[in-house]
Amino acid sequence: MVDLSFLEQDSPVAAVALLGAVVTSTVDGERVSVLLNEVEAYLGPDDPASHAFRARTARNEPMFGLAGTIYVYRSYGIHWCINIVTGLRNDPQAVLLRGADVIEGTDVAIERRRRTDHLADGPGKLGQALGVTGAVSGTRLGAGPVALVSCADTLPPYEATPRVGVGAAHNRRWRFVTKKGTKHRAPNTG
DNA sequence: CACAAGATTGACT
DNA sequence: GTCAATCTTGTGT
Repeated sequence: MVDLSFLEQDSPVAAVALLGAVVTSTVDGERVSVLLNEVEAYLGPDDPASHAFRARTARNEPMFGLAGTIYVYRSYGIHWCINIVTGLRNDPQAVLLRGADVIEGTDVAIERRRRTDHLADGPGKLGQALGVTGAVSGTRLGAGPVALVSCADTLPPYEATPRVGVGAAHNRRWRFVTKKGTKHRAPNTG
């Protein structure tokens, strides 16, 4: 477990700091660790794409909590996507964990994913590989099944793609990808 | 209560 | 490239 105080910064800043960090989940006694290489920052009222854009509801309540709180939501009724809450209390911000490399418990991840590749190369895949469900939402890093084990000593070279698709549904979005063999496809416009 | 939309993925053509 | 799967949330009546 590392000092979580850096998460009290605004989400775009915290998001960058999370690149290269290691997240571990312990579910059903099985431990899986991943190294983050793709994250995305969301704000509150300023960010139309954010779940906290309109109202404070039961679902987005964790986003209003302390930095280091975990916010999990159901995507398309199928996937569980993991966020790490940043910023101060009552200032809804979060960093969506979009992609990672499995570095521990690969066999477990393969079993959960039922695939031998693309284990955590996307938000839904990441959640599935870690065995995270909605039950984890609202818990804090280190207090529940999910912990932040380490951060990168030195920030890896990364690429920032602000405001992808301005005018579309995703107005302001900060997406940060570690530069290591860019194998990621753009969501929409390629 | 009814209904539309969604921070996605995987399979098929 | 196109499209279905699947269900929760949010909003309107």
